[in-house]
Amino acid sequence: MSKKITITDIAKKSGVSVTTVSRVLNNSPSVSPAKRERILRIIDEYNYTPSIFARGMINHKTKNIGVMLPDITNPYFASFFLQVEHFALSNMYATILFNTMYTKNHQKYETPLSEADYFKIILEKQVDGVLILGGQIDKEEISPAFIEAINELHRNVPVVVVGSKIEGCNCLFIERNSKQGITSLVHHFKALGHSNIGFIGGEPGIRITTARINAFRQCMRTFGKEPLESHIVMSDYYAPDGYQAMKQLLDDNNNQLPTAIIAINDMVALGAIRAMKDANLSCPEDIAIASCDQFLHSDYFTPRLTTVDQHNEYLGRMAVMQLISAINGSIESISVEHMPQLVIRESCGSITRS
Amino acid sequence: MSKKITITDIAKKSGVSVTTVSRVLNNSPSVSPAKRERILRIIDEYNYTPSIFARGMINHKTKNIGVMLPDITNPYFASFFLQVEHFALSNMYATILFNTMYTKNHQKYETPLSEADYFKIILEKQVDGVLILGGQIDKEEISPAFIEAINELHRNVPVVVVGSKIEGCNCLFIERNSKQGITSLVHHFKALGHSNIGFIGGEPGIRITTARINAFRQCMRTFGKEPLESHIVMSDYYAPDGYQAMKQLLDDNNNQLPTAIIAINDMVALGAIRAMKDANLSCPEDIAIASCDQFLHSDYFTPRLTTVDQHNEYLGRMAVMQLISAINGSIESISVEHMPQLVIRESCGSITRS
DNA sequence: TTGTACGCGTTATCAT
DNA sequence: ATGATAACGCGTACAA
Repeated sequence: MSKKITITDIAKKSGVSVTTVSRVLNNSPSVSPAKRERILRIIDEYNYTPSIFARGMINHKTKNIGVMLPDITNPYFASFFLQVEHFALSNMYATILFNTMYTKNHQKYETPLSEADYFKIILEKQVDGVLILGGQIDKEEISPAFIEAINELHRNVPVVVVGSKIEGCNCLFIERNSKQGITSLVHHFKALGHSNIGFIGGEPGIRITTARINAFRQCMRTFGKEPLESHIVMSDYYAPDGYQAMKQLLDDNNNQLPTAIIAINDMVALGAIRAMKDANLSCPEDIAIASCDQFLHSDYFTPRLTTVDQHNEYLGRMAVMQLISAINGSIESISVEHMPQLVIRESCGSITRS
Repeated sequence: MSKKITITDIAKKSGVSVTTVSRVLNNSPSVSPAKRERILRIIDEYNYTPSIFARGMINHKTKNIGVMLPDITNPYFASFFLQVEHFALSNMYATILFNTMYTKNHQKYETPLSEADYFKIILEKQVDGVLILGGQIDKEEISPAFIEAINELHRNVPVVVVGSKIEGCNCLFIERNSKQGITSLVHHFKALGHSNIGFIGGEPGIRITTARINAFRQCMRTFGKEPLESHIVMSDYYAPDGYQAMKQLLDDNNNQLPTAIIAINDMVALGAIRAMKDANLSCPEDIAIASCDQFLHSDYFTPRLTTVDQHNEYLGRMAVMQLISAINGSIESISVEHMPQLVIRESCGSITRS
């Protein structure tokens, strides 16, 4: 709107060359304190900010990063993103967010774009790096075309993927600990005397779902117990999915219900508890429930939810850190050590309700 | 990483001038079909995309917009943002998100930056327009310095604020209908026989809170009923706030509790219901509750929540539309007509639970 | 229809 | 410590 003021203007007003102004802009030491002082004053006075365009022509950097995730409406992604944005900004990077809405939750507005299309758009935005969480990359069967597309992206700009390493994909990966949370939940239930434990939620064919269910099975075996197949019901990650999964579990197991159930996240647990109530079952008396991924205000549910805090925010910071160091040319990969934390409340039955 | 290919390269490979390539890039009609065809092929073959930097030097556009809101973790903002991002992208604009975290919810990571600081950062990012939702701008008492800061921003780039017009602020405003939802809720409660209605949640000193409470009072008067002051408890917008507000309301009104309560949003309602249960009161039998802003999976609460869908997503689209037309030089302001929709479920008591 | 040449605002190189 | 100037990749006025 108002005519842009340029470095040349500042140089003129300060009675120095553009080079000198550029030097103070970039904190070069070789400027006399007096001049620097004066120039800074003028810069401030005229409210001058350098053009990112002209800068970009030289160094090819936007100081923007791109974040690609399915749906910011999902609290899991939101808490992750919040930290990403914040930490990135404290490193002078702004964050462009792309919701690929890979999930079917918001069909109304589902994007006609494939994730590979997004890669192209992101590339055109000339971001300095890309962070990917969820979506296609989380599938067990990934098309070679997709791998190629993401590799192509990575050829142009550093790409960090949150999830476990994929064969043939050259990006950087931030590993999530998918077993720990499950394990502590199983142990907790065992300690409470449960041996008949089920698992609900999570989309089939998604790596993190499979990883968790495998962890669940494996941990159960540790106790010499093989979980019943009908006590494991996958569906998806939202409340309606939890409801439906629980309903199915109830329907399919008339005479051998589990006494405790692990839900893949808080929303699924919410739906599951609702399904129990609709079936005139009460939680935790009839079936205890615990969730292995905290978000939402599950402390205010009825019953209050026992859950595991996986510290997703922390993950976000690590991912950005990894990305920024990649942008700066470092290739050493950061490993994320986070210890999921059990949050014991009512739904597991270990605290008696008043 | 890989050496960037430029328009000059494309021109050489196609055996034409850069001008001609530029013409096909910008869909200029004056290029012979044959040449255009050939050039396009080469562009595609080499996977060429024009440099936004060089382009920006000419037209001063990034095709990025900035969105500033307190906290994307809040479902109210998330659903709004989702639509913004999506609609913006379908108009070729990418969205940079800034969480100013004005609320105290995430103290752990609270930003040391003021919103005015953010204005500066946003400006440096050279976005084509800015969307502001929540934060300082929603306060009743806004410091002149803040108004000046936002005006200064608007002097440089179009700024659209979601909220009602502020004296002295030159930005564009998208008005929210704050009465409609409340009104239909009061009417609904009246129809169910309630005359003793309370209101909880919302931060004092925030315009939307005041607007809603005023609407509440006014509507009650329509029925010849002045609500008790002790039946109106403000706090904030999250579940813990609903809990605390309800607790206070219960404590302060030992012998004259309301029979129905309107919560400012679903999270507050969740907290409130929890507080009732902790006080051995049941909802809706003892006190009916309804929320005037739907989000979350309130359909899965116990009891299922009666609420109002304010169509926030729609608001997001309108805001972007307004912003884009402002970017394109139009000044006519778009008015948003949206009819909040009552979603009747269990917590209001009009549906008997099984 | 096509091409030449300049300018956009900044940083880097090389002088001084 | 400071300054002159080339270069970055693109759009566009102007010329042909």
